Amino acid sequence: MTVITLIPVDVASCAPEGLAAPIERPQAEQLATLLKAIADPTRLQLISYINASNNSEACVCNLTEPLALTQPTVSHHLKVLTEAGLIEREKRGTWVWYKLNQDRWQQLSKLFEM
Amino acid sequence: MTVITLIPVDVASCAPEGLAAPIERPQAEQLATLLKAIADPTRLQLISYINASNNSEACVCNLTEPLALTQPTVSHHLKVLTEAGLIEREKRGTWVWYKLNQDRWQQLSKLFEM
DNA sequence: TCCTTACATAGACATCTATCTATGTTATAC
DNA sequence: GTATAACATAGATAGATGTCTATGTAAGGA
Repeated sequence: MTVITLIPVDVASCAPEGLAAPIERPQAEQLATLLKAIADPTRLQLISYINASNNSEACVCNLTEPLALTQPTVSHHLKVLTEAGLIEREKRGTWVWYKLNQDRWQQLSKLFEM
Repeated sequence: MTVITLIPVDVASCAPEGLAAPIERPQAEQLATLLKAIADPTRLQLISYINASNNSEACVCNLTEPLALTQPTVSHHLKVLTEAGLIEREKRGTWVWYKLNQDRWQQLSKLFEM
């Protein structure tokens, strides 16, 4: 069964000093949850397709065809990314639009500066 | 069974323009393999402990105790990180020393600048 | 109200993965 | 050569994960 962590992850508190100093298990687990969200080929493609879309946003129906996946599968991946705070969800009528959370990504990039 | 990818992953060729433009499946899979290597709490802790060690390098025997893991488990994780090119291995006598691959991490950080 | 469209959720299943114990390999010391 | 210490590899197992089908929900149109 697919289990999804519902606890929001705060990038800054995950590893405030990056990985330069020893991090404890709870911190490491929070950070791993965040990184696991992007450590999947399908989700990386989803992110790239969202970025390449008009206005840098896309709805589910625009993402199923290019990835050759079913709608529930795409919804699942978008949920994982949303719960990690990496993308944002906005409902407009029957459509749901997803776009990148720029701040979040910038925080992430800082983690790798060592 | 644990299967480990032996094909070295080239960060630059994974997503030369980051995730701004659509990436194809093979590229996404290579990049995911690399990210999966760091998307694990134990490996994040290992990296932080290596960084915090004298001369920013550590041998296996120095890492098992603080993480409360067996030696084979630590060896396994270090192998995953080594094959991803994120850490480097150097044998000196009976000891094996591991240290960060700085260039690799810098390349990684660029991937998240969008 | 009823139908359709867009999306989410639930549950099943095959595959992957993190850990362990047991064993192999290599280098040093006696 | 033998013993010991450090590390790697092999195989097993429990738990996590990606995908699917089936179904639920919510919004808009006739």
